[in-house]
Amino acid sequence: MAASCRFAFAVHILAVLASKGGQGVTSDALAGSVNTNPVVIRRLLTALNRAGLIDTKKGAGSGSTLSRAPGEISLDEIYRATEPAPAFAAHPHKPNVRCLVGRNITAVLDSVFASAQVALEDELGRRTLADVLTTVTDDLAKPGRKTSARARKSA
Amino acid sequence: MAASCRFAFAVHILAVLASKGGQGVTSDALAGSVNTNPVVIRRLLTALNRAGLIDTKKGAGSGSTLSRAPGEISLDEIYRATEPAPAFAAHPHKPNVRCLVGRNITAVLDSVFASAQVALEDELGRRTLADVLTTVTDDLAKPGRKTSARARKSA
DNA sequence: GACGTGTGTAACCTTCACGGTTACATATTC
DNA sequence: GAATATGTAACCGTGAAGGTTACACACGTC
Repeated sequence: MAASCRFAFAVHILAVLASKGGQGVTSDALAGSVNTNPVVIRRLLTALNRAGLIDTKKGAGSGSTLSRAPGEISLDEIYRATEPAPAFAAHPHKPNVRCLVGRNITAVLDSVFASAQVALEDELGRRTLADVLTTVTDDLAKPGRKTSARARKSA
Repeated sequence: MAASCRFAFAVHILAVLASKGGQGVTSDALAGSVNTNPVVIRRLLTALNRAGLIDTKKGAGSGSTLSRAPGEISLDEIYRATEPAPAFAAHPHKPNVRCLVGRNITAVLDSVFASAQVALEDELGRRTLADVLTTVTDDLAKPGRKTSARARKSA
């Protein structure tokens, strides 16, 4: 099964917003951290905004902020906001209905896929953005860094 | 996240083999049930054979058979045999290492993805091919069918 | 051993989704 | 009004995947 990186980008974006407190961050700045094009970021920001996870303002000196505390944003919410399509794919065409298996396999697979999807999202729901941020900022405690001051500024 | 239908095809194929008992089924016949090209089936059969799930013979009047009882084949085995790539995708390029979040997000995401993948496969592992076959063959008990005899032949 | 049957696999095509990019209208702040 | 920043349409290039053709090889039968 292939995969998009929308979810990874979204978690990254939200982690940056969380690390900034209530300070607005522009799509340009976020694109700099994710290392991609600002439009890619804006597309994701729109989805996250529709899902009620962030607030976005237009105009000079504005940007996006989290609409809730990081501890109130679970990863399955981010997943659903950014990955509308299910993780599994059924048959591209209809199977042969003249075959017993072909006639009924689709319903069985739908059931299997649905439960697997639930399991996946449940596991994601066990972590919040605050957990992600904690792990990320643990870097500050790590020894042997040589760019911490600069990194803290450019982050 | 996009998805391939390799897993769906594989479950379908194995369900057909299971429904045939030990009788060999050719890739042509399987292609007829799945409604695709025999080569697509053969590619999957090769993967399933390598995973030790089926036995395949060449030559006239041969075909593939299950190498184990349907109750001994769990869906997560089929998943791993047919979907070598993980279900999640990380960043396509490296994030900006001068950003605190960018420097550490990859490791965090790897951890999240790994646990989600485990949850997904665990859920799949709760069902076997025998469960799938049972649900499929329940069709025979359903009322209002008009093609059961023919279907049983052509299956 | 020759022949028919069926697998294994390479090669190629088409389609499609996705990230990336450009361009521009719109909204907000100063 | 100027500068800044979002929202979105439009397009491109790339890569993955299913589908298809073609053919070499293996097996069983005669």
